[in-house]
Amino acid sequence: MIKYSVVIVDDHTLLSQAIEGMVNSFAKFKVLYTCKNGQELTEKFSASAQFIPDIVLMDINMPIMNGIETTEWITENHPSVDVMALSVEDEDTTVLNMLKVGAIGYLLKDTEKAVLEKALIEIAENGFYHTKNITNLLMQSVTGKIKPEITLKDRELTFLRLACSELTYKEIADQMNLSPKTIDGYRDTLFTLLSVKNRVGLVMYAVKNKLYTP
Amino acid sequence: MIKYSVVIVDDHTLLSQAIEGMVNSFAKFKVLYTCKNGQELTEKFSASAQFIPDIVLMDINMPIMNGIETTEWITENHPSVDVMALSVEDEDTTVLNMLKVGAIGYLLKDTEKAVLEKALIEIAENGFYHTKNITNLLMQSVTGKIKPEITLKDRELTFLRLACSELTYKEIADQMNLSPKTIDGYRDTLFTLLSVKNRVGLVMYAVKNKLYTP
DNA sequence: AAGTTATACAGGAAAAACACCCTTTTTTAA
DNA sequence: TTAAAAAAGGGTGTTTTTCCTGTATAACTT
Repeated sequence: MIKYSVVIVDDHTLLSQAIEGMVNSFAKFKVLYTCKNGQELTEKFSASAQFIPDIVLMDINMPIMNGIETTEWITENHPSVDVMALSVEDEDTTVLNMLKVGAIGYLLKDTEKAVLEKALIEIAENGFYHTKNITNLLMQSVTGKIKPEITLKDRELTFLRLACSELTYKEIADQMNLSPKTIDGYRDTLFTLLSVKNRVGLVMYAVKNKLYTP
Repeated sequence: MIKYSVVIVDDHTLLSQAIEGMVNSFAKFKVLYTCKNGQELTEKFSASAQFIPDIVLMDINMPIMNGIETTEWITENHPSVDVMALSVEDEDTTVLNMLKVGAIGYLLKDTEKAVLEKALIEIAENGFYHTKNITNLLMQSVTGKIKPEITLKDRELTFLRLACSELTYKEIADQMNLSPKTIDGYRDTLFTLLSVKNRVGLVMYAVKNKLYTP
């Protein structure tokens, strides 16, 4: 019997190891490896085709490269891989964002072991899984009140995150290997784009939209 | 061989089931049962002496009766039981509070499986009267993260919150009916007090410590 | 009563942040 | 391939922040 391969991405080692044990106990699944963040995953994927699994169990809140970015990368570069979101928080916008970038399912971390297995099986065999909560969420999103999403480009995002530190713009420029003047430009475009007036505004935007995790 | 009994208290079923599997795989330990919150645990403890384990692995953030309250209850009513805190968040005050109410150790959820086993063994074998070794040992994984709790005075707090807005210091001064120079002073004392270098540092401190809710 | 401490406030210099307008290079798309 | 758009970099001047070193005053302390 061929087992479906699963990769777990989660920065909490204990949790990911525990889930690993659990998944390995399922008859139809085996864990290929685990990663601590999205960046580790992309490196693995790029290294060799044998590191590409059938299913990815993805935590949303991670340092370096979070679940949403990583899922986006996977659906773009490896559309055959199914991503299932796994998170402690059941915040509406997070769930939706995750589904929007291509996750095919969403499991809260307070689900039963049996439910996890069922979900994995459905994903492997039917191609998607969702809990009832999500259908409700999707209904709500159809009725409309989702805030217009502002998409930042890569560079702007890294800049925004560095702006949440105590670095000066000059130091940020050094970190990003760019001229301070370019950073000046990023700042100005973000000011108008996010309609904020100064650096504190940038920081608060990043925090509110979970683009930077304190 | 007599196994030490362990009870897991965590509202995330998946996590607690996963940890259960992990603990059961350790030679010297077995899981007695798991609980979803502190109230469930106190009911179990009160029902029968056979429900009282050697060690409790306790999550901190739970509904109904959280980890701190529950730990306090255990150390008061069943001092022979060792409580080990287990949490995703490594927030300074939380760690301290947990140890303050009698937790014997503190493990972050991003620790290795092997570390968990080692911690359990030490707790079980060094006994409940020699807690310092363990605490020190476990604290090392958290060292540097424990700061003496900083209490801000009223004015400083309101200033700090206003500093999280897009107001300039002059505008903040107006809001608080104080001279801009006084605000200057507040800022400087907070800089040294919180050991940050600039306004972004203030904002991040406020966010991290939930003094300002975005 | 004299000394200590905390608070509100000042002047001024230097650094950083902000604003605005402009050029060159690189990408993208028709 | 060429026109348009986007990204990177630049100049200059203003405002804000940051970092000093001080002073006046009230409120405790002993």
